Amino acid sequence: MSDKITVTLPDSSKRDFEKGLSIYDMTGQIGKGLQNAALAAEIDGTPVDITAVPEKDFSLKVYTFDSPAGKDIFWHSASHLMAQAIKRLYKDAKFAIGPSIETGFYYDIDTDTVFTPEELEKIEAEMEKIVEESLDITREEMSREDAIRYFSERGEIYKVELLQEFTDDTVSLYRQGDFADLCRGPHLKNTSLVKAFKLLSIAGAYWRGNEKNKMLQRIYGVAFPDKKLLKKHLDLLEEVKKRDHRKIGKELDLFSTHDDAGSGLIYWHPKGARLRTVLEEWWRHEHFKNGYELLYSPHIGKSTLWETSGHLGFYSDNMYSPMDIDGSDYYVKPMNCPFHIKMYQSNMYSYRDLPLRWAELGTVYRYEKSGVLHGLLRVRGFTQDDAHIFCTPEQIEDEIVEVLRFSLWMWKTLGFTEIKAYLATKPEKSVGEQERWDTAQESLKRALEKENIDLEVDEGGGAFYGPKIDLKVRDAIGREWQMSTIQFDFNLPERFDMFYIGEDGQKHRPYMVHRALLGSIERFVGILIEHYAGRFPLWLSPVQAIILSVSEEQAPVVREIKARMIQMGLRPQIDVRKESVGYKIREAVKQRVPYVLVIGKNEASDGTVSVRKRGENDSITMPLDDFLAEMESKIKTKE
RNA sequence: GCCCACGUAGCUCAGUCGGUAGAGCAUUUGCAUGGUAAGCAAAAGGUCACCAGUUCGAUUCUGGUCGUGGGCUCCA
Repeated sequence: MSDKITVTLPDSSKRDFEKGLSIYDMTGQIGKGLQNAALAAEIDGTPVDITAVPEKDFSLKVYTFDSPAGKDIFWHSASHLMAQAIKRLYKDAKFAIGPSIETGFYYDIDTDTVFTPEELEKIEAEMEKIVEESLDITREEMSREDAIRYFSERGEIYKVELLQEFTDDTVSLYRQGDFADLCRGPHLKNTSLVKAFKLLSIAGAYWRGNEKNKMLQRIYGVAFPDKKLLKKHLDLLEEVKKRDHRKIGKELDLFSTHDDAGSGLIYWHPKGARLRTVLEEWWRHEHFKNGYELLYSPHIGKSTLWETSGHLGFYSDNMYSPMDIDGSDYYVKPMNCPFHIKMYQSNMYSYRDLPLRWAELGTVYRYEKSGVLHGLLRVRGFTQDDAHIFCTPEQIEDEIVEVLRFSLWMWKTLGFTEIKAYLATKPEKSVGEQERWDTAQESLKRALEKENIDLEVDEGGGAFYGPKIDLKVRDAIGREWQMSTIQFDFNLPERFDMFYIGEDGQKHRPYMVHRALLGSIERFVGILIEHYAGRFPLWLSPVQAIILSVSEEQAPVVREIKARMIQMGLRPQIDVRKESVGYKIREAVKQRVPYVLVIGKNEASDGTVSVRKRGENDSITMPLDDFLAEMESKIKTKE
């Protein structure tokens, strides 16, 4: 037997090490920098602790904080660190689950102590101590029965419940000083590595996410290997707060909500309505250009319609109670599709007429639990930029490609460039023939390939009535939002017995695709506000320029310029109040308008304007005509 | 719906260990005619979310209701 171990590194190079060394030791021989950054590792594809001692040749991958896997391990260890601190402070605390999440970690805890922000500070202080104690984190394996006994003795009922459902005979525990937790691992090697952390919020969470179970207290936190990274993260959270669309919406007077008149319902003020109008006009225009027709459908429909569509069966939880009209139940629409199908059925369509691309900015109402309502992002009444495509099997792939292309182009124009696609395929319970699912899924996949979009597949994650593609876009500060959705529907064409006449003179079932690009106008505007932090590009800005006078003498000239701009289709606003220029500038700048124009004695007499661009602190004077021409051209190119 | 926090002037917030309230900004008025991020002054503005209870007395304490925020489940 050799006393060497051969390790294959990610770049396929090989390296020999003495037997009996831990991976941590090995990384030290590869490079000090790597050793310092190494959090855990992967041996032949299996994640292990950095302290693991391999027995035989293997291929190695080292996890550092830069990788998602490294972050995951780091945050998971941080959650153990927090749990240990909590156990020290609150003896009755029982622990449920404490995983890492996209950014940070949480732990669900059952205790009589009500966690308050002050308690969080105490917990943080205790965590600080544990970090200073520099405790080794060690892995321990035991049989499932022993583990159940171990946690039963300690009153950890949640851990016991978890263990009872495990099927493995052996489970692992991680121990650090006086604390041990059930955990698959891997973990950091020592508590001292958690150099910077912050507990962020407290929330209620049901045991196993089920509202029938006990509500536990969840503490969220983040942690980083150095203080600078924590600072950066906290700054980002600050930035998120600053961009909050509810705050900016108020500051720019875009919209409001009125709890006394019903929550989850949006009131669009003139400026918000203007923004929305610009957006919708553009949307309509582009839809016509892309071969769509626009529809308008009613807001309510008889129960028979919703029975046929099946909504009263599978969607009734989200629908409002019916109203009685002449003895029949009418429901406010939660979706537009049944209406579009009725319109389809009022004509006899043949394969020659297809595809039909029918779009509507359709306002729908859905019941949402009060706790989930959130500004413009989560509401009870919203306008979908909905469309339904009815086509033949032969046309389906091209149609999907077209929709994708259209969608991507729209996102680009709106200033979002990073896009990812998520394909959800057939779930266990579903309607429609296997063959249709296969064709549909294949065309979705091929369409994505043609457009070269990053794809993640969620096997079995589709709705029961058909597969779908969701597009997620990344905003200016890196957050991902689900926006567009392209969804096949094998259910409604059946239920409504839709057909078209084929070349063979026979009836055939059309393919039906639902698609929303922006999703909902309300939600989209909310995201747009946060993406641009209220500094909308010129073509979208509800107010494109504020014109202000130096003294009252220039008021007539200012009004003239305003009138001229309005005639040109521009959106100016004026300020001729008897206030100081400084004051008026300040207010205008706070409105985040693209241009602030100042008209004083000089400008008024020689037909010029003093232009102050958004984001700049000085102004330039130029002929009014030149400025207006520049504005027009920028709007045209949507710069 | 559930857990926690919160609800005071149009906005942002202070305050009252129980004796019905205050600041800044905004508004109105007066003075200042001002050149690129706040000129000066005065006035006006509140059923302290709503409904009960305890109390001589509740904006403050207790309970409930409604709403908001952070989460849990689902989703656009």
